[in-house]
Amino acid sequence: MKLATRAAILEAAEEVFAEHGYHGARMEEIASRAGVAVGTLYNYFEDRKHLLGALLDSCGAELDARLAATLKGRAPFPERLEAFLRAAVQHLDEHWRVFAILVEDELAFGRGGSGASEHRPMLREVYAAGEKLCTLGVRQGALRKRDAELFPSLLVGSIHALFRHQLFVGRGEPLADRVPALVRFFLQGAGAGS
Amino acid sequence: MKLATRAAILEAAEEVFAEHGYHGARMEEIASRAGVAVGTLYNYFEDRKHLLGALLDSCGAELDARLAATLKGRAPFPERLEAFLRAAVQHLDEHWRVFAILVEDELAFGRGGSGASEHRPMLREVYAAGEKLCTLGVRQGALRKRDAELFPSLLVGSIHALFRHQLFVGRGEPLADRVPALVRFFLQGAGAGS
Amino acid sequence: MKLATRAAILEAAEEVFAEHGYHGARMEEIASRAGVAVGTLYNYFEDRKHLLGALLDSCGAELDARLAATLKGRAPFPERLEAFLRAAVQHLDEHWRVFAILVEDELAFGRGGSGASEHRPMLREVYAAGEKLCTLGVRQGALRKRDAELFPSLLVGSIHALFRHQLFVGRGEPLADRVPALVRFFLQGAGAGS
Amino acid sequence: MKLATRAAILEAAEEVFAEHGYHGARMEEIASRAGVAVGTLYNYFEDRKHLLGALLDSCGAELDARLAATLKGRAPFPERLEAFLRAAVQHLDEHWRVFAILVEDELAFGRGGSGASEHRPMLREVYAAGEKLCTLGVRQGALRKRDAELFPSLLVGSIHALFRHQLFVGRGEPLADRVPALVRFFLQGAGAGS
DNA sequence: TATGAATGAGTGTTCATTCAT
DNA sequence: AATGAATGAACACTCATTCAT
Repeated sequence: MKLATRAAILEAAEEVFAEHGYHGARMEEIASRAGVAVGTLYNYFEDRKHLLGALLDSCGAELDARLAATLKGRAPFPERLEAFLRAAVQHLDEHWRVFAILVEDELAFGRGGSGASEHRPMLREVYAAGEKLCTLGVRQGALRKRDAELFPSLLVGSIHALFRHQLFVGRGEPLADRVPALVRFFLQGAGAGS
Repeated sequence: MKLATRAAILEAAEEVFAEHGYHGARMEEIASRAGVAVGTLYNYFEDRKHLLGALLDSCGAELDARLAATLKGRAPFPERLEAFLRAAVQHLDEHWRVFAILVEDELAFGRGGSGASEHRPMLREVYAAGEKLCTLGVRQGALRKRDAELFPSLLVGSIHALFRHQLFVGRGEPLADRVPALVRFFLQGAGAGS
Repeated sequence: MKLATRAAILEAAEEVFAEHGYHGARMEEIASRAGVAVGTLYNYFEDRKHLLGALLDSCGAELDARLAATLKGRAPFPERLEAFLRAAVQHLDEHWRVFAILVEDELAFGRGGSGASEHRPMLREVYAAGEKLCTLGVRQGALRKRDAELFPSLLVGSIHALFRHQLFVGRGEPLADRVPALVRFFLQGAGAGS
Repeated sequence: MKLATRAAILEAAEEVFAEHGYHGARMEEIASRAGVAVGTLYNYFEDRKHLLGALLDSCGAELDARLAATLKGRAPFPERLEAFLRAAVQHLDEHWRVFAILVEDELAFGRGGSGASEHRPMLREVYAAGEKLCTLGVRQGALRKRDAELFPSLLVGSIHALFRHQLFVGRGEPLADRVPALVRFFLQGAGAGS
């Protein structure tokens, strides 16, 4: 098992899944883009699903690590929150097309049963990390207690919103520049009264 | 063309698309679920894509109407916001599985070109309605000006968040009951300082 | 059974078969062009095949009559030949699109078995009439005896050739104007020595 | 791509198209007759149309070559004509079922647009070669000038006639034996006066 | 008799997966 | 390990025909 081949395949897969979506990606294109024969794909990955799984895992592991890093240290909450959002946004910006697959996946999960994936749900890990952050925020008194169980979801939702914004409204500005706005929104809302 | 048949097909389609997702839904299953033969599907809808389009349109038109209704009148902003969110959440709750298809669609749109759909983007209309609401809020002084261009996306993101919450955390509670929390979050954020 | 309806259907069928060929013609289009419902087609004709059969029969009967007329009388052979060819060419010119179906049919017949038609073969009747004409010609000493069994086929082949010529080379000139050339060719060949 | 497989498919396709005609030939039958799976067909040919196209091309190229060969050299015209007809008749005799497809095709072409094929028109090439031959004949004084523009079509028509003769009258005799009669007819016509 | 909605068997094409080389 | 030709189940869509109204 040459690791270089494995890596080449994963890279090609990311490109192709990104370009055509989960259902539109064909094994042959992944193979040719990786410079190997179709059969070789199956020497490295059990099947299509596992290939995607591995792709997601490798992508998720990196994100995990980044997010976990922001949870350490003793910085005041707003800074931690900003670090967290920045890490998430940057990573998703780099890999947002894979992230799109995850949303498809999430939907399949939501549907339950049939085509549901057994992938490690990357977004869930964002959620889990967000949960830790929020718990911390509440404990430190930086976040209110009321509605607190919704905060992790709302945090992830805010990140999503940023992507959707870029998608439909405009792509000009680097996403990372929007992070402070996200922090403001998450902490103070959109109301004028603050 | 009996309207009853058309309706039965749309209903079956909603079920099947919901259950298996856009790509997993098979025409034959839609037909059998609607109690008609495959051919009949094609008497009412040009093809698979148009069937889905009609489904989305009918679903979207209703949502549009509901949301538009909340934009009228002279109620103070928080009440309007609550009405808006309640309308959106209720509708999406009833049709959330169709709504899931729309997200798949949105992703394809994001990928651009290739498999991108030409469906009327229901979520965009939610966004458009949300934009009007936010503009109004800013003009009335209920929402701040800073970051205002992100508010519509964040509003939609909050709605999404609620669904994701239900999806991953728990389905017990009626979604509508969460609306006040959404209003609080959108206006005041999660920060403790309010 | 209103004859008017039957006639309207046959007329529509001729148009549609002509336009799309035997395989491309759809019952529904025939019906709509005839101004009736599909079901009505089946009140007048057992099925698709019989509809075509009837169309061919009606077309063939007319041709038969025209050709038979040229076989009567006592005119010298070249004049009879010209009359025969003129009748054939004129009729085929008017109905050449139906005639095209007949060739498809003839081919199916040639293939034998499977999709072979049981239509009255219009061209065969041209052949039969041509055979009579040639027999007469030989008996009168206007045609030679050698190769005589091929003459009817060659006569029909010459008519075909005229259509093919128009098809591939040019449609400008009225086909009937070419008949004298056909007579010359049939009697004297293309050789210079005449 | 093993050439043997490609050849087997083409051979099977010739059989099946021949047996059932263009419209009646089913991919599955071609596959099974070639001893391969359906999918394999599509590894070698883009689709049904291209498979037929390739079949026609391979058949046409051979005919082209044969006919072109008869146009070379310095033999007197009647011998060249006989060689030409012999080549055409022999080739068509071997492949006459494919040739039948071409006639269907020619008809679709005649109808114009809709289902018209874009195949290389084999018969047109016979026509083109015939045109050269006739031009030569006229220049050499072997064919008359009058009606000369019709001669290529009439030449092809005579070949057709031979096949139709065999089809309807009888198949006993080898077609090649009829070639001299064809030469006589083409040069001198059927008239007794020669 | 006329209608036209419903039928459903039939077919071209795709593509993940296998396995002999 | 790598290859890539072969596989064949799966599925969207067509259209001649039927039959209840």
